[in-house]
Amino acid sequence: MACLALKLKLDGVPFNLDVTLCCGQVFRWRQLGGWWYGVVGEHVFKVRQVGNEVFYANVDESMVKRYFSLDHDLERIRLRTCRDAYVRQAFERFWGLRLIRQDPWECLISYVSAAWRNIPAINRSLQALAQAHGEKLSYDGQVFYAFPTPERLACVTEKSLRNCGLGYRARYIHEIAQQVSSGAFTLKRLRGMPYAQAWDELTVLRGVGPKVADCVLLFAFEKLEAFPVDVWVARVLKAHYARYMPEAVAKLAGGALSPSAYAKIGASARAYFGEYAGYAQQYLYHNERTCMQTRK
DNA sequence: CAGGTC
DNA sequence: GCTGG
Repeated sequence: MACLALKLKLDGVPFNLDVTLCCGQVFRWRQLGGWWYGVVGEHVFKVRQVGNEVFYANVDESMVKRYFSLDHDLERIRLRTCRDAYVRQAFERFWGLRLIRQDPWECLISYVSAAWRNIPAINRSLQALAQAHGEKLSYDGQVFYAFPTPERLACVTEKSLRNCGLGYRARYIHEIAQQVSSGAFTLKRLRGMPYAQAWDELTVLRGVGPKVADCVLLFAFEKLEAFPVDVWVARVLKAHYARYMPEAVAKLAGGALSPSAYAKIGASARAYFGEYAGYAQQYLYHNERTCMQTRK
């Protein structure tokens, strides 16, 4: 079915669609013929930006605004978060990057599958997973796949999950799907919880450690104080934040972080960057990945 | 060597 | 410990 594209005027609201979709927070978006195509829940839609206007089709405006968090006061976040020249420069470079409100289930499985792998490999196995077990959807003459539901993944064999390139993570994903589909674990419940409590709940799941929990809370549950620390963010902190949070950076000296060390780094980052620490994290993460590729 | 975890 | 880029 042909869908008419509608137009949303940003009217001064800062937004950069390309950076928002390319900064590594979300997977499975595809660029085709000048449009970005994405599947959110069971719904395919497309979107593109030309200057101060956002065009979209097969979706309503409120959904676009909600998904891309256009209601976040980015100017306020910038003022509140930019405590030093380094993070300020990252905000300037990628101004308009917004944290997306992802589907919690897909986000959870995405970041469980992301542990200790590079982004191309993550994209590949998430696509394979959707293609093998998700509902087939057609739009604009293209084929897309919804992300497989918990019920569906609970019925799939672990071996079938391994065939999607998930390696040993297949076991965690299978187990989590069973817990969620049976009702033993409820994702919706996390919505109303404060950050720390939701973090405690999530890390009960096998395959969900401190870092994965922070990603899910930041990208799907709008806990903007969550500060995921991965290898890239650890590099930024070591290189540029030793004088602002010395005790946290000292803990990054060795290899793997203990849960308590990870928690202290998060607490320091929240104390320093404030209630929107997650925004600082995403700007710094993307900045590090795009500008410092060759650094060890 | 990878958006860490058991 | 899997395993692809």
